[in-house]
Amino acid sequence: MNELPHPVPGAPATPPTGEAERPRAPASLHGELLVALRDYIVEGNLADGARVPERDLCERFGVSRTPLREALKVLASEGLIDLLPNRGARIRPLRPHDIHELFDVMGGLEALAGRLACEKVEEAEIAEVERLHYEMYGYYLRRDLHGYFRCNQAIHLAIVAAARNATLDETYRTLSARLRRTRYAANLDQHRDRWGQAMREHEAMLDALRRRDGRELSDILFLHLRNKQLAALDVHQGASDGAGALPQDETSVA
Amino acid sequence: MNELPHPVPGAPATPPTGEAERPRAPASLHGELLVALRDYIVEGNLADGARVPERDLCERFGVSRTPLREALKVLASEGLIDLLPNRGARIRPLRPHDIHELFDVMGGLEALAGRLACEKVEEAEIAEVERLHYEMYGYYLRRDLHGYFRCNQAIHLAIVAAARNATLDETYRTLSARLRRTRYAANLDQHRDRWGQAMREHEAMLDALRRRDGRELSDILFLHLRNKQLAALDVHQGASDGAGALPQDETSVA
DNA sequence: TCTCCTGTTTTTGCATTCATTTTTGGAGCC
DNA sequence: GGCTCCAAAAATGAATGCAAAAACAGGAGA
Repeated sequence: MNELPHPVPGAPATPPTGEAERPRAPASLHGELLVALRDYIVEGNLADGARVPERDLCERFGVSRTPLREALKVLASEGLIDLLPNRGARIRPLRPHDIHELFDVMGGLEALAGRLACEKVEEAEIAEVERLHYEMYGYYLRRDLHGYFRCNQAIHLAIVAAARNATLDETYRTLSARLRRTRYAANLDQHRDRWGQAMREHEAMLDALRRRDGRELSDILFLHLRNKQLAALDVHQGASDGAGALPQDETSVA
Repeated sequence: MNELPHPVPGAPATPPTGEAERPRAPASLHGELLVALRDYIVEGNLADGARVPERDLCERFGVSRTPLREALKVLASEGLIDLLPNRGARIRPLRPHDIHELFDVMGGLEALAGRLACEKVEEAEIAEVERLHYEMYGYYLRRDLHGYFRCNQAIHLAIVAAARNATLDETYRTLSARLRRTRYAANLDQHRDRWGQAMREHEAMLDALRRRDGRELSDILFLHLRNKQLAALDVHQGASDGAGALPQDETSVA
């Protein structure tokens, strides 16, 4: 395959990129292809509703149609593309309504994660969230969106991880992928009030987590996601440029 | 294909079975096969950890390996089977721990559904839930497990439907399918206290829904699922026979 | 100029084929 | 009797081939 992170024969199987990859079987061609295609789509290389032509992708990734079609079926079941009978695959359009739905469900899942995390979280995990929180606060003070987004995403993933529920984790990540396709390169400076509110909500989260108050953390997370949603939709509907200053893998929202 | 509800050429595309089917594309061979295979597995025709031999299934369903393998990839992404590289597919074992995780996530999703439903539910939907509730109460009084389970499942699906969130609905159904593979033919008479408690929880649900108290309905649903879980695990661990009196599509729990 | 029809090209869906890997069966040996 | 090793058989992973459906292009007719 051409554009895939081809494992060099002598190199270690897991490249030291430090990125926590999906535990999916990476040993088969269709498995690697699935990951590559998902990234390709999630990173926004194909526009809403665009055709996903098999032939082109086969050439691009240097594989035959069989494994590619298998990967497409899986991506369809993950909700990233639509398969039209006899008419090929299309990038599933993300209308504001779809984004709204996704944020609600992810809010529900994060709320659950918060509740479970409070039951099971260990001191070390709380410490890690605290560390990330204060690091994020630093970025907030410096108006560093790049760092802020990265920490923000890490915090939310840490809370989901602390719930110690693999099913939850996988469901959450699958839905995240759908959402990550949009380019919310939100200039939060233009939403400074929202940014400050998000920081305060994160303060409250950390406090609830420290006290292991599951119900409160659950509520905060759900409402936090709802507020996120408003900001995101605002940006999404308003701008298609988004001042594209952020690298693609950091297109989270506040 | 042999065992599939073969669409006769002259017949309408959607058979009037009255059953609300998934909105997935049913027009292609792999699409029908996916539904058929999913049902076949969900209905418990294959044991935990059993091999899923391609060749046998090809003969059983009368298709070649290509569409079958496509369907298997999708079922793996849905969590029903595991795909071992070069070693074929296995029915994903449902250990008590997995069941525990699934119940927690479904509890979170139902809690979300309750919250959203209270924001959007219409009078007619409440009336329908009420009708189902009292019908279920009748079955409870008559100790009719069959009817009770059916109504119970209908109520929970109605609440999820009332949330009017297609993403939530699909996620919920996918996880439900994983769980439905277990045969909880629980004889709730042996858990009469649990059965009564479940009825009371349903009373509280209906009350919260009537008052459109999202937070309370959310809490009740989450805890209701937790309690269900205990009963289910109790049954699951204790008996592998399950007195198999119930038809397979009614293996819900109280 | 627009619409409709038709023949061609492209694309999709599925079956078949080929290369590898795994599994199986048994002979030989301890 | 049990274990190891090796070869045959079977199963899997991927590529190719073929029929059918859809998209496209061009021209006739209004």
